[in-house]
Amino acid sequence: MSPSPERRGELLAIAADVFAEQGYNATTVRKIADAAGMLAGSLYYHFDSKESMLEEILSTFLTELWDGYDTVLQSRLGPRETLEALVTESFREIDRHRSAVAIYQKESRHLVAQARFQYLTDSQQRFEKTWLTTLERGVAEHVFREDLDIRLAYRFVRDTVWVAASWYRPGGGHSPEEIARQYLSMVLDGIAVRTT
Amino acid sequence: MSPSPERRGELLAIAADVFAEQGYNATTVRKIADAAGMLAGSLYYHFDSKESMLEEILSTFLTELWDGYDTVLQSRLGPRETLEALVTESFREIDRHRSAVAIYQKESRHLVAQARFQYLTDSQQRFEKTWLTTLERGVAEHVFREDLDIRLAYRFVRDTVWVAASWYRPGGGHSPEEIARQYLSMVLDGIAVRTT
Amino acid sequence: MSPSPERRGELLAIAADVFAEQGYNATTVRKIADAAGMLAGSLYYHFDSKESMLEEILSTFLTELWDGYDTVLQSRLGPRETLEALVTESFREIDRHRSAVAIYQKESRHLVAQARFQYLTDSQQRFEKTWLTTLERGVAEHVFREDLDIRLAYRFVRDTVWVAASWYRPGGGHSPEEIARQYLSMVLDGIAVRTT
Amino acid sequence: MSPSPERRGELLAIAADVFAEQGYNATTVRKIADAAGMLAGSLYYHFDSKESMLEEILSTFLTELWDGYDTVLQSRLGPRETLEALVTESFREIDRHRSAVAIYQKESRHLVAQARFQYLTDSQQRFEKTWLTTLERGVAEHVFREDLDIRLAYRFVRDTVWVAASWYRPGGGHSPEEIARQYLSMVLDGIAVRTT
DNA sequence: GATGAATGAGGGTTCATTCAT
DNA sequence: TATGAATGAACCCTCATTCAT
Repeated sequence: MSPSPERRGELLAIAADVFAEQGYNATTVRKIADAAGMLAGSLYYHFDSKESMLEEILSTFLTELWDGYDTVLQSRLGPRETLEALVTESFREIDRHRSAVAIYQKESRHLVAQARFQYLTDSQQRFEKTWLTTLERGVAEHVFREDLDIRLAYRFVRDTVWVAASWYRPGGGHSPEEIARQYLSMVLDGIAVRTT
Repeated sequence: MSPSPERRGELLAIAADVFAEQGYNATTVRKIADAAGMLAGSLYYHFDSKESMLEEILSTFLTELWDGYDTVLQSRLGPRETLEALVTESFREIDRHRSAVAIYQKESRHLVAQARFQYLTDSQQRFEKTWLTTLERGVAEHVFREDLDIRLAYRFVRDTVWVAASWYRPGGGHSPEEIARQYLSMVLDGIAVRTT
Repeated sequence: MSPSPERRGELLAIAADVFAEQGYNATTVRKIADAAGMLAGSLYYHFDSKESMLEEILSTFLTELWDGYDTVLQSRLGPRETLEALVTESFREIDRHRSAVAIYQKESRHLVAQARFQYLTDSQQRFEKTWLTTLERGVAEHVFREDLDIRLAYRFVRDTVWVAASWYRPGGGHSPEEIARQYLSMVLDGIAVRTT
Repeated sequence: MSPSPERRGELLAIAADVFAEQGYNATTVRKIADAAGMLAGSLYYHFDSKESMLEEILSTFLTELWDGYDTVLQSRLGPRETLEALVTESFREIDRHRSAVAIYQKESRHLVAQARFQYLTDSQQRFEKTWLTTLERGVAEHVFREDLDIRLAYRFVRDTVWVAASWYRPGGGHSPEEIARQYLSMVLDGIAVRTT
């Protein structure tokens, strides 16, 4: 369609920031166009619709996320190391796609009802299976506590990581790896002092 | 104003559910009215505006939340017991005001810009101070690890608890106290097996 | 219908004041009810509709106006004295029915299109004929200048008098008769000093 | 803002006619759009709101009115000639801005309460001062009768002139100058035959 | 590639009116 | 007589989208 993929990319980055800042519904096409220095109608030369912008933002993010995850998973690490690597990779993705992550957090629940966002459900299911498997392996191999409710632990780790997108600001003192290390320390060993 | 607070309460509960389910912006007044079995215009007999419904939902929730928190804080427990009590109280509030909590999570960021939602900022600041103080006391009294970034730990605990509102369903197997116990176990002692 | 004509009268006086103050369209039934110390719906015990209040206000005023005019006309005065008496009577009506006059001025143009306000057209035509006749008699009898455009003079006198309702306040220093005298002096003899 | 002032002007002229014909409150945006051959929403490409249309209509009119008045006042004529020139200029404005004048007459009283229409009050005060000064000068210079109530005379002249907008139709036999001459004749010398 | 102008569906809100109590 | 609650039509306005230029 559009002969300039670079321009698309620029415009999508702008749109993602506005979506993340104001919410998808509250974002008007005009606001995106303003931020891009053009008129609302002009965006339709590049994109079919507002929704297709959202779609492209999320699918691009998820593709890259899974690239990173797959690299980790193919390394066939032990469960604890896998968990550490996945969390670290997640914070790197938050660093690179902060707006997309924030949008995903806020909007995905509403979007899964629509057929064109089927891939969100797919991704989410694969995500859940990946984490549950890792946790179960960890329990089986006696590196994670066996008295935990696995599903609760899954949600605990998942939410803990991704909600960070709502306050994380790139270039704000902490590198993604630094934050990952701190989070892992809390998730793995807790915040209480060992009493033994 | 309106001399029937019960009807207001009913309608607000309905509105809160729809807001939580679909998002504030995506919720039309007609949808609320449909859910209440009346016409859109009829809502305006009870409320000034869609926004004032939102406001009443959130302020009612925050009032009750702080009632609970204040009871805890006035007990002058040690830092670890305070943290346990606050987390448990939080899950109880999620149980009681699930929709309001979900709305708060999703919308508060956008709302604080408006003067009428100033109290959200006030509450959030008091909330932050309460938690930071508790964590700092814990570190000073050697019940919490002293190698932690306190602000990160604060966000960790905060998010960990409140995001639960996005998946928690009342009457779904786990009581609030049960969930609190599991969460506290993970937050305080981690998910890893003790290696000593 | 309503068993208490006095209450009707009170309510109509209140309604007339609000109509005059804010304009008929801008006046909500609720504003009238507020001013009367009751709820909007309660007015419908006394009146069929908002429009019927308007109708009763205007028809009551016109009835009294024509009572006054007819008394003057039946006296069979000379044209100048007739004009003086009609103008004086008009200012008395403004004094007594200020709100009704103000409403009439502002709304009658829109209302004449409706069948139920046919009597406004009738009254207006009779009004015009009365004044034109008086002016023509005056010209014929050489008490009014014969170089005037009679229709322009009619509008001149008519507007001059009735617009006063927009600023006249009863009990404000000038009695109706006093104002009438001043106006008549200007209308009859002009504001310029006689140069002869 | 909008780069096509001509289209704005056309639309404002249409809106002014509908406002004048039906009253501001009774005029729906849809009626204006119908008269302009477009849909209601399309008007908002050109204007912020219905009220901003009204504002632009009135401010444009008042600007032109004061241009004309200032030209007269800068000529430093005698009081009688000033009055004649102001009245003549007024009828010319009625001829050019009939709808705006009619709107002004009907709506200005309600509008002055709003901050954005502050300039109406300003204009009205300057208007009053201009006329009062002219009348006072005339009395001082013995060209206007000294037994008149100046404020009454002011209202008399003011209303007499401007109410003409409610019946004046451009191209209807009388030119503005012709009407001005007749009105001035009546205002200055009265309608009665000189008895001396 | 972008603009200017318009569309049309729908959203929040108002308000005259009704009616059981 | 009046209230409380609701109706339903209409209103102002927003916004994603289209399209000729």
